[in-house]
Amino acid sequence: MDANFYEQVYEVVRLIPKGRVTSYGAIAKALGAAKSSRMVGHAMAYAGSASPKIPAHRVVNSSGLLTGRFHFSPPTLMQELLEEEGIIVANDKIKNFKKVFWDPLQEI
DNA sequence: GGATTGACGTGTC
DNA sequence: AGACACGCCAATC
Repeated sequence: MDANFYEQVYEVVRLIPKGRVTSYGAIAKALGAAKSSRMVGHAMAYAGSASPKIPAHRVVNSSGLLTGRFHFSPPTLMQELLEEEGIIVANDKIKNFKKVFWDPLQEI
């Protein structure tokens, strides 16, 4: 597949530093498809079939909510991994979201 | 090939 | 602040 869009999404997600998270909208905007934020979500859905594995647990929605946690093998894995990296997650949502938020536009 | 859905975002009530 | 509506595009039915 030459879905360059997806590859760009994967690349950005892989660039997310440890202990940091980003939002679909931020990635979409970084790729110039801010209005197509859903495509980012689809790309992440493909992440499970993509290689190497994508740290999709570091990608949340604009509210810092772990919307796609049920797509993980154990739905709790997402929160576990985030907490492992020092990110506080409560009620499926990132606590210090603003502090751990990583903007791809700043790196790319 | 039309209709439905979706790991979303933003605006409005 | 919580709920509802619209937009956007791709994949699946």
